[in-house]
Amino acid sequence: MRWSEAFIPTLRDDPADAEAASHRLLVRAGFIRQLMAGVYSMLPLGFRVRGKVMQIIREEIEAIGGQEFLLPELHPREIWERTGRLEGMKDILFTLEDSRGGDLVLGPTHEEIFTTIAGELTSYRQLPQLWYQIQTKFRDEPRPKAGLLRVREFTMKDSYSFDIDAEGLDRQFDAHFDAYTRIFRRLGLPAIPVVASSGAMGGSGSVEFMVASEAGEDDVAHCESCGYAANVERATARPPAVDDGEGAAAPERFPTPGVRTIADLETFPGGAEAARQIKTLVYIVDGEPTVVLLRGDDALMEQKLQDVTGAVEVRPATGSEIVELLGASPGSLGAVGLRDVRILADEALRGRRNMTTGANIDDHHLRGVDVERDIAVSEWVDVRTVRPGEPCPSCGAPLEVFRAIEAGHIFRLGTTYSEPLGATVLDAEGKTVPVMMGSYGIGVERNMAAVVEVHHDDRGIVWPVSVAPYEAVVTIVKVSDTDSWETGKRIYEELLALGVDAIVDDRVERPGVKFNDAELIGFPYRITVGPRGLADGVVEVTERRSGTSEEVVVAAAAARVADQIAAATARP
RNA sequence: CGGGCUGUAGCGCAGUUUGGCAGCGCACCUGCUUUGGGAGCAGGGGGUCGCCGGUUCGAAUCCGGCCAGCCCGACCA
Repeated sequence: MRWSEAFIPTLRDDPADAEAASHRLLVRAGFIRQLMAGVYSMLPLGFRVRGKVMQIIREEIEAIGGQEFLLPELHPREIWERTGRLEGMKDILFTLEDSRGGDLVLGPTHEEIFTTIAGELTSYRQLPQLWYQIQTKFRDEPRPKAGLLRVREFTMKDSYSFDIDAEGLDRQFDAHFDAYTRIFRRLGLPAIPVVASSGAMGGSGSVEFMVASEAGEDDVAHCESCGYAANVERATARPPAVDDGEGAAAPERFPTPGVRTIADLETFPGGAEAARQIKTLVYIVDGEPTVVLLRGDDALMEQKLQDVTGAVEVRPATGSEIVELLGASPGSLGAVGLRDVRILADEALRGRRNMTTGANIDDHHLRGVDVERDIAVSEWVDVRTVRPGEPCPSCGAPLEVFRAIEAGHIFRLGTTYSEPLGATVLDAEGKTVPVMMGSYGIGVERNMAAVVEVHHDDRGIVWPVSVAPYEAVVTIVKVSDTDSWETGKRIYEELLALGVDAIVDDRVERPGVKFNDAELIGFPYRITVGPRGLADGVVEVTERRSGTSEEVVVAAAAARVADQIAAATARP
């Protein structure tokens, strides 16, 4: 490509509304432009990177036996009703009506459609199957953010496996785990696999691939000592044992006028430190009022609550719902003596005595509460949010918690979709059984952005060779110098002949502009051709990552860069 | 959905307090000079001041409503 003929609109100033590095740099370097909240146009440079990311993903999924499909983005609403996800995903579904009044949705994911096709599978002899596509998804995210990191229209590689039994599913799951590991390595992303919540996808176990970054939206609890890693939506910790002493013979009520919060009660005379209080929350779990008890200094993880209850919808109860259920207002709530209501207590409260909690009478609390003796706990659950420094559940070393980007997510679905949609086969005994499914997703543009988050410096993007929009740029410092012009064009042609994806900067611009643009965009290699070097028969080869340059004789320059690129993209 | 902030040229911004010719820098066009790290001089083009309504002789500026975007939270494969 000749730069002088290309549309590469770099900006001299940072865009004002871009906070995340990837957002700022991808806009400024001319890769993307925003159309509206969470919707971006790919400009030519962005399109090239996206294509390379997709190609890497495609190669690795083909390598584990994937067959490529392309499914529609318009879906009949009815199929979403059948799996219950019209309700379960209603907040992010784009819905529309066709001219005949038919109800449609824009596909946010494709379990329903792939499973419908899988209905044509009739025999276990046809299994396993591994199907995938790379295609647009639409999700009406309530808050798109950070450029390409969270958008409403994006490209996803989604694959779906179909097996006769759990062992087959495990094999496909493991194959994807390995393929994803290779994909992220080739993208230059240090992704770590973590235990995750399956959320609205359903199924029995899922793994997210996380890239540590402040621009991310998830928190990961990680143990350096044993390698335990889990999304905080799932992470657990081994809380240290607490000695509560003898314990009172019975709870004692005392007046606490004006006390509304855990913190209030900590400082109230005769109160208690947060770790010796019971926090009483009221949630509506699929319509059923549920009391949730936590230690006073713990925070509820709503996703855990949703997971342990298997609920579709979990929300905090409103003030009036609470008063109707418990007869007291938030600030004085407690579960002592409560009956006929589901009470979930966090494991951190098990065996605790001498605790303080609301008396369920406004402006009164109880002290001397023995949780197991005084409260009719329906279920003991783990719903607390893990905090940094708490002991790792498997080895006891302190956990670290860091922010991360979810780069990929793989799910063991089981029969969550095959049963309601009737994707069954006959097994070896001639019995009709639903197929065992897995689904596996990678967001293409999000991974582009993650690469930029990880690979940039104060001058701009530093693309790994594998996904760079062009692998090398030939910068002709002075286009009016005939020798520079012809040498530069010749080296460019030589690069193309050697299979290097190259662009030649033949613009009538000053050298500083060209150097700055090349570094902002982040081409891995630059060959600088100018009168100064040509006087000695050399050009300069500069590596973007290290910033180091070497002088190379003109005739050897293209081969030199081609060799370095080959070395950088070599795969074990 | 709640809170905060912002909408003025392609990008970055001033002007709004106190109503009175719509400005600055970069980018862009023409010419000359310049050419190894975002050049200089001269000339020039580009605007529904987010939208609608109101007040006023007169509105980017004041008032009302709406829309959009960003950040935090809620929510979210």
